[in-house]
Amino acid sequence: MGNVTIRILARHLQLSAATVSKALADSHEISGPTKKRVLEMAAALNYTPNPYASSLRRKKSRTIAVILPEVADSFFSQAINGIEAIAQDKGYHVLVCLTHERTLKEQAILHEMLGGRADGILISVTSETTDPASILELQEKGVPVVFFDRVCEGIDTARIVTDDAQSAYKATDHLIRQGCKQIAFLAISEGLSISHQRIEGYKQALTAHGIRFNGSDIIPCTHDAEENLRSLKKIMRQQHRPDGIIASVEKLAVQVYQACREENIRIPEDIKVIGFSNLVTAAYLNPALTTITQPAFEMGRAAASLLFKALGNKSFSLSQNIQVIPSELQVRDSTH
Amino acid sequence: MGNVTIRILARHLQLSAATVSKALADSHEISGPTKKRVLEMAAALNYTPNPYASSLRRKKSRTIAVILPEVADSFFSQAINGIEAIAQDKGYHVLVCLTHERTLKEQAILHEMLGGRADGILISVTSETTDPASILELQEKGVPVVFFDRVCEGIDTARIVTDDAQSAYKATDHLIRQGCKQIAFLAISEGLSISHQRIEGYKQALTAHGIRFNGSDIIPCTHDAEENLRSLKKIMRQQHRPDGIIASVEKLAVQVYQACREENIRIPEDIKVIGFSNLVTAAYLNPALTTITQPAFEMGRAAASLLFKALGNKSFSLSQNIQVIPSELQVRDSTH
DNA sequence: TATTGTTACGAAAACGGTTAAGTAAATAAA
DNA sequence: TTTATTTACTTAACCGTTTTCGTAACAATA
Repeated sequence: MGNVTIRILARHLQLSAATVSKALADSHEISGPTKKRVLEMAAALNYTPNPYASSLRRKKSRTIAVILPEVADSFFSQAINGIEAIAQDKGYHVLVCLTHERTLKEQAILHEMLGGRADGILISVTSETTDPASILELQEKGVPVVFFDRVCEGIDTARIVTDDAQSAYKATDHLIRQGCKQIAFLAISEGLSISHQRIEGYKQALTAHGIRFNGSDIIPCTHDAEENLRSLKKIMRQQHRPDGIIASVEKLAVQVYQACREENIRIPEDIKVIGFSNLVTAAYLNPALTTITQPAFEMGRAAASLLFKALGNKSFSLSQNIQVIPSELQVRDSTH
Repeated sequence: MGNVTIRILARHLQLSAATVSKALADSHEISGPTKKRVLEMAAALNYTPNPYASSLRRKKSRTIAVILPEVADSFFSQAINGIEAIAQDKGYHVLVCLTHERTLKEQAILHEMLGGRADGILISVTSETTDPASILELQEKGVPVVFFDRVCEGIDTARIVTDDAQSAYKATDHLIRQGCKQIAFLAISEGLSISHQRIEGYKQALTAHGIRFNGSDIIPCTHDAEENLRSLKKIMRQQHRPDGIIASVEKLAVQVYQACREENIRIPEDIKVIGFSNLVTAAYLNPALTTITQPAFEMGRAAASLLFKALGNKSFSLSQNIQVIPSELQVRDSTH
């Protein structure tokens, strides 16, 4: 297993380790012929640098961490793809850390990052997150942090978000124009900025159409599918069942379909449904689901790009850098 | 930024760095009271160990790498969730490396891994991969490698797969029993073991029912959705259009729906469709898609578990360790 | 000729945590 | 009492790469 190190390479070449290191880094201090010799020998001995030795010495890891609640969701999957594409292009690695929607886990991960494991952080916070302390701490250490999608208030750094309020407005407006009188809004954690924004947009659209906002139309949902299904079915059986539903996250839309099927409620005749979703199958659902489609891949790319700007240029400030990438309303059969 | 290192901690405690290191590792060489003092001071100074220094010295990174073609796919997303769950439990980090289905990229990533970036590798190879050399090289260096789903022949190591041949057999058998006479099989890269297995199962089912296998019923597909759509539509317009279709990977199923819609072909009346898929929305598609559902999360978990067994026990051999987790045929409307 | 610059390389000290080997002091065994 | 053992530490040498500071050798300039 005797790994070939830079010193062994150097010995083979009758050079010093320093020279080899510089040659591999294409330093101007090293002559052309020597560089060539080094490269050739490195290839011949199949030399692979130890990334940890390098990270230790240079105090950079060429790694970014992506911290997010879950990955079994079209939005985050697509976002990871966007992030990884950029990172790979820059020669960086991507550490994926899942919080499973638990703020404690999130804090533990963030604390670990203080050790310098990653040069920068992309984060979409859990729905429980309210305390910005761990993130602030990282910032103070000089680790750039970029939020994407789910941001945490109280921290002044870059954010890549979509136009949550307007999207919810558009969704609500669309339902009203399609004749809905009572629109339920399926919400997740109200502490979350995106949740708050979306609810705001929903309220504004109601107001704009002269419909009085009814607090009980905001349906708080959880991460437990069974539980959500139960409450949805209960709502479907109600006397005054809503005639429109906005699912503020993807999986809630699927749960609505399930609840409607089990309660024999027809979409869109009995109830119109619109979902925030990136499902590639939205158009082929029964009925085809009207969606607010988020630019997941682009958001991932944008977040990573911004992070790399900060990494490449220490004087580049992420502060106040808010990028809003608009979502798109795609009208389909579920709101006809 | 003056990071707090173990030596600074030691100075504050009037101890040596070695003592502190051992105390933090809960070594028996250190007395109870001293351990307590160390822990307290570490917390007070907010000490976070530098993972790279540790990795360099100990020659282990507490990191595993997951190398896969793409992540925007239900199967891989769910698998990552399974893998991450186990890794987190073991105190390991997960590096996600995407090959974008390019074997060259895959080789570059694998070569990098020789440097010791990860203690173990989970890999699902690209559809182009045929050369096992890079993987063998890693094995020779003592890096345990576990295949999941897409394996590469010529390497003797653990594999977590699903019962591809039987699943394809079941799918084909099901279509035949539903009355299909001409069943097209949408295949990706025939070099891939799963592809090969699935085709074998398909052929066997045909034979079992006394149907002659027709080579032109194997439709080679690519990673280019547009291109696939074009060939699918062409097939749909054919004189002797197939009356059954097996989509051997998830996204092909969606493309079939699209092609059928655009060519006004009814599922299941004109053509019955079955797909290898983990779509949570399969049951809500129009029509509900009959699927071979792969145990993605479980496969991820199993692969990671096996890898950690190898990491925890140097004498544990991954060789010959093949675990087959069965897929499930879920009959829905698309094959009625 | 003396001085300054340039080129191409080497020696050695980092980076921060771990660990083998060593050592005083206290305790146990002979 | 002497010797062996245990306890609780410390010293110093790693791990492999990078980087600062030298320094010969040679060229260019004054």
